[in-house]
Amino acid sequence: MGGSCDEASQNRKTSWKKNPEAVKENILTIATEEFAAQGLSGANINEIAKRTATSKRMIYYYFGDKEGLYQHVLERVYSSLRETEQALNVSDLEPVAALRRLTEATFDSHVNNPHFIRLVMIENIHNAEYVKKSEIIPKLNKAIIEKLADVCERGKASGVLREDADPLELHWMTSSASFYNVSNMATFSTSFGNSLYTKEGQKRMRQRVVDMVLGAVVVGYQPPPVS
Amino acid sequence: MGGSCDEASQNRKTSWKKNPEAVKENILTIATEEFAAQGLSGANINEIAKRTATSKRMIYYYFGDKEGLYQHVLERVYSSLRETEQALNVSDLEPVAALRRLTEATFDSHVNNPHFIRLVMIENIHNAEYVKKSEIIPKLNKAIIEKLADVCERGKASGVLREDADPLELHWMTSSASFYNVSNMATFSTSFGNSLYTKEGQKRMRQRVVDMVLGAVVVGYQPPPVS
DNA sequence: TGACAAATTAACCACGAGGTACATAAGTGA
DNA sequence: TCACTTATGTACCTCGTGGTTAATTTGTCA
Repeated sequence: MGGSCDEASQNRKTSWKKNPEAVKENILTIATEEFAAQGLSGANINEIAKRTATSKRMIYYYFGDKEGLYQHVLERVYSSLRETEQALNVSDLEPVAALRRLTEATFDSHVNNPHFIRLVMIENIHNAEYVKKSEIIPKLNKAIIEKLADVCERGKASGVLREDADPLELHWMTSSASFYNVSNMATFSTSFGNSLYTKEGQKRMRQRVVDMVLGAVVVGYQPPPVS
Repeated sequence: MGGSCDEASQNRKTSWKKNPEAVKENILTIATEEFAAQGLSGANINEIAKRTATSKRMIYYYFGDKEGLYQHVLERVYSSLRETEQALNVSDLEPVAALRRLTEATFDSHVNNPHFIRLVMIENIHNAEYVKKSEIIPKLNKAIIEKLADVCERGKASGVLREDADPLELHWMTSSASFYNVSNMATFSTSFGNSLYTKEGQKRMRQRVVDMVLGAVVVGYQPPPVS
């Protein structure tokens, strides 16, 4: 089946199966695109099947039903983004630099993961029903908060951060701007033109977001002039 | 029919009255709820019809098809929110107070219009296809930018606002926080607990948003300590 | 090898949901 | 009152879509 690289063939021991992993991956990849593009009810299983290298039957074989497929897609995309975030290490940066770095990284990771954004939008339309069902998603979110908590602690200790700085609020502020930047691009640029969505516009907004976040928690922060 | 408070509503089967406007309003009200809750493909015309005081036939009679109904719903909810925003007059406030007021009003109007939020989310899933088709929506968005432009101009003239303050960027910053606050409540509180979504949490976040916005454009702004 | 299970295919099905045909009651004006 | 338009209800149709049945191939290991 349309495997990318068949490491499964040279695989050792209990690998007597044909190529289940590649098939599952293939299905999830296509399904991610379709669900992100069309939503849960909007996506079409026949269409997904047609685009995969396998058949509709296999979707049901591995994922049970449409909702099961969606659930897997959601967990997979969450995991992927959080892994990226987790790879970033800021513990050796001084607090303000660390915060700047985390904010920039969040902004960038949102820009680079439109599928994640769209699936989270869709989840919110569904009142987070499938996120709630998930066993793994809640665990993924701890890391980012812990990182921010560490920065806050160090920042308060050295006096560069305000005493009321709060990791959860910081995450909310960073996320809100970063998320909206991608999620509402379509309506925003339709309504107000795309000047904030050019390459230069995005660079400026990224800087603005950093300034907003730092301005909220850094003692006496003065944002540099933006071009 | 009898959308609001008609007394003869149980006898409509045998002797109904003509009431096109009320019927249309009734359909739009129900359809707004359904589309906001389920999305375009998720909403069910039969279900909408069942919930109205009229029949499915009338939906097609007045709105053509499902997409036509959705388009009307979208325009109606946009108009409603923008009218509310337009009612706010800040031209007699000094620039910083005006900006604070506008930010608070945006935050509040988003909280108070969850249907609008959800429909805009849905629109973004559809790449703003129906907003683009609309004749009226683009016109509605001018007002808010003009208000912010006026504040910026006055603020720069008196020296309280930074020279790089920009009305469009200000609107983006205010909207992003206000929108995300509502749009992502479900996933955020599922992942991180609902401490920011209690009555006190929301009051605090509202203040944070104001501080972020003011901090970005007010010369030497020092946010007050947040409890 | 042959039994047995896992993986996979192709044809098929039920039904829900979008949309329509048609009849008819409610108003309007002469 | 009667013709005519607008508004409304009932019953109906069609087809797309989620999901399944049953048979077939592929691979493991005794």
